[in-house]
Amino acid sequence: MESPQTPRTATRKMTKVFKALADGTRQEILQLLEEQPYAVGEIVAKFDLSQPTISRHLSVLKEADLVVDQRRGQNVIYRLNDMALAASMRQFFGRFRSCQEVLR
Amino acid sequence: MESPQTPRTATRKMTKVFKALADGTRQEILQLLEEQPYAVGEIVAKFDLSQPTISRHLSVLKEADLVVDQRRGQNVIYRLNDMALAASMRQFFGRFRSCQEVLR
DNA sequence: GCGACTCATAATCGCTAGGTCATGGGTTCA
DNA sequence: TGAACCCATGACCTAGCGATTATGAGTCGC
Repeated sequence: MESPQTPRTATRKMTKVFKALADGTRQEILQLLEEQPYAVGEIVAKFDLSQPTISRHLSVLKEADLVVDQRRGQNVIYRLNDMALAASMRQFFGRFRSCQEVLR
Repeated sequence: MESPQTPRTATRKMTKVFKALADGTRQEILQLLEEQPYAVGEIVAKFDLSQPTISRHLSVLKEADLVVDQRRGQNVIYRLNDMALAASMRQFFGRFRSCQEVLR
């Protein structure tokens, strides 16, 4: 069940989502996960950044509910949270008349 | 005519847009401008922030191409740049399969 | 031109964000 | 149990952000 959202908490949540999206590396991670789920180590291998840094970025994305993690043996698999991404998108842009025509 | 965009410049632009959106005050300003255009002074009157602060926020939104300004006598009128907002939205979320069904 | 009004910009300050290295906790396997 | 592997977290540094006050640059009316 969805708990009711006040406009305030909705705004805070959107801010968290936008902050998560407001970084080039995190955008690239999301696009990577759009292909398929990946383990942290695999993601690290695709960037020129340290493992802790990537782990931090993943944490931010998770906090924003844009990805979901799942332990699989020694590995932790991250996958895109499609539904949450689409939902955030609807929620924010739905407030703008001019964007209504782009949403269905 | 649209100038061609490399993926890199597209990502940079999206980052600028998301950074602009990643602030509660700026989100509120956008929603305010969604009603109708407003002069800077009018916007300042609706927030509990100083005039320079609001001016800064407007500058950020303008840099992200989310608003447009126009001098009108002593005043400067800001209006929402609907088309650019919708375009950014399409451009980013269009990359995600799961969002395709939300875009038309 | 002068004063009043409106807004943008400069200088500054405290806090957050993104990066690093070092370390700790969970899991597997012998 | 202990060693090896994978990942998260802590401590730290630098850069950027959001806020302020003070000031400068356009514009209007006299």
